[in-house]
Amino acid sequence: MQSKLKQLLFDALAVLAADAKLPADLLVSLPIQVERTRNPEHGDFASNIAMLLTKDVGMRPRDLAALIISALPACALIDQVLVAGAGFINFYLTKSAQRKVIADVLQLGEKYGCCDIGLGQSAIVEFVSSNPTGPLHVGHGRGAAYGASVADLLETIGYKVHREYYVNDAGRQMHILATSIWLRYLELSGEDIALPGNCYRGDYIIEIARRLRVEYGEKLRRSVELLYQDLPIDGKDGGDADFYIDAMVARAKDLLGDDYEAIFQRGLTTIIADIREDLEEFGVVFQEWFYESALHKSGDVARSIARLHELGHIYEKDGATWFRATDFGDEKDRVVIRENGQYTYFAADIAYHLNKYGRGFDLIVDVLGSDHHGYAPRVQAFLKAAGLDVSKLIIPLVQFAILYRGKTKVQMSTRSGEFVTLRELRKEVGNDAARFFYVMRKNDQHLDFDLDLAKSQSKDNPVYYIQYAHARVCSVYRQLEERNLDWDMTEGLLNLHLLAKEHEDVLVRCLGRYAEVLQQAALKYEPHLVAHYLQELANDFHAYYNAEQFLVDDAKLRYARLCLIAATRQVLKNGLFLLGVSAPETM
RNA sequence: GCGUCCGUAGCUCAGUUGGAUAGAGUACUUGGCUUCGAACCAAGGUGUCGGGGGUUCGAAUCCCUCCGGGCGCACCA
Repeated sequence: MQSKLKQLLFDALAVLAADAKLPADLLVSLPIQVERTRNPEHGDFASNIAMLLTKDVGMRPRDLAALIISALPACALIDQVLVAGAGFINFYLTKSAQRKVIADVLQLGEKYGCCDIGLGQSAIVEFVSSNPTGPLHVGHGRGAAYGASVADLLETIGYKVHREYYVNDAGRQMHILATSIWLRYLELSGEDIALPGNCYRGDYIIEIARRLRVEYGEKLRRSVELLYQDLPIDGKDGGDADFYIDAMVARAKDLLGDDYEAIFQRGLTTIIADIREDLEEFGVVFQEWFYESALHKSGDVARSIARLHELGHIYEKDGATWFRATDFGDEKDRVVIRENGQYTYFAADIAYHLNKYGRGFDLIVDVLGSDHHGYAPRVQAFLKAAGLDVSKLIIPLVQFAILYRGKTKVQMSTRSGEFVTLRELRKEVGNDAARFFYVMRKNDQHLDFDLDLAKSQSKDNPVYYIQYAHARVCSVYRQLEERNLDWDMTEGLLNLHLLAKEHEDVLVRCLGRYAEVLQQAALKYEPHLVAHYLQELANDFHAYYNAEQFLVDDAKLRYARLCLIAATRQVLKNGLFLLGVSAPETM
């Protein structure tokens, strides 16, 4: 509708230019804006074009607006066009044009709201990508919910979407994990073990160790004396904790030989399986789990650095290998190969992004935690260095969620292993409330997640408010059958002009905004717009429900009203689906 | 210190590429079920949009500055 109105305005200006009433060069780079009005008194759409042109033309805005209106081609969908305010051109659609949305929704069903502005291009959305060193916690949950909705939104506007989880299985942390598991294994074997300050704790480590015990028996056992022989001093005893744990890892590799790899792999696969199951239960499914280690094994990391080297963006300093990121807008140069010869995480990430570009995606979305916001310039720097199109890469940031129980903050501590896991959260508040609450706020805003509110089955809870609207519509159709009344949809669509009540106008108007909201949400990577829209739609429906009867004796009116609420139900369902929330028929 | 995001009603937050009288929810008060689910609706008021300056027909929105917060500033990932 907006594009149609823009075209009408363009045509009007062209006519005026042809008649020499306006300068012809206006049309060249003219950004015609048409936006939906906030206030129904101002019609359905408005354009500020007259105010923008007032200077170039040398006319007063209201006079120019009137002139443009006089040149507008006729359009059957438009009831009237008026000048208002400082020079706005307000478009009032005919009622039948507004009500057409009802037929559109009913005809298209689940597809309603989709469009093809993505042109079938391919997009990759990488999200969650939490280190496989433990279960997902509530912070990861927001990235999961957000990324999943962004991916779904991109699909609705016509992208082919590939959802990917990047598994960081190549770093130091993974070795600390493997070592932590082994120490627990030794402990379960009856050894007296002092856990290093920097190792992973948490029951899941013990559980993995227990299974190793069952499977391998004593095979992984080694001498504890050799283990502790000549180790440096741990952090808690006044030494360097990092130095200590690294020495411990090295010792574990020494003593275990080939068995070390078995423990490492067991830790990795167990935790990834857990994360995967957790996410699937949460309604978040990936097309691909991409392993960082694969980039190392294939030689992609080495080749990527070599490529930058050939381009002259690599240099040696202090025994390390650096990428000259400052040449491309980053604030400092970055190490890619450490003094000890190992690649940094960033080096692997360069290879990973080259890989993504190499796969030919038209749009690349990296969802990151906001604590990584300093990382973006680094990635963009090497993309520039490699001569790649930086604009293809979008990096939305997700702020942390802070849990509350009523007014009191829930303390989270990863160190003690007593953090609140996503699984615990889902169990407590349910998947629907969790998914909705996570995306209810703008992604780059802090989220106060009130557990009590999310659990409450009351009007305070926006999830139930929306779901209740859906269930209520469903209930009406159950009543329809019980009362032996009928609903003829085709007949209803022919009688939409009977929907003349104010609540019906409001509801129709709201339905008409859905497609725009989806596009906006998708293009801006902001699913919270959908969440807010659904609350408005539910509100308009509830108000209508309380004001009017649907199951009236007048058959034509009944048909028409049932069409309207059926369309409402469909849009509620489509919107909730995008957010990963169920649309129950009863509650 | 530098970078970055943010500061909107008592609280939690929206506010579309700069638009018309800045909006929801919540809290508080009151009213509404013999008729489709009261997990609902209706009515009631609240703002120096953190302060100041600038850009213009027009600023919560863009620029500068100050105040106050979050996050980042590794040869960690």
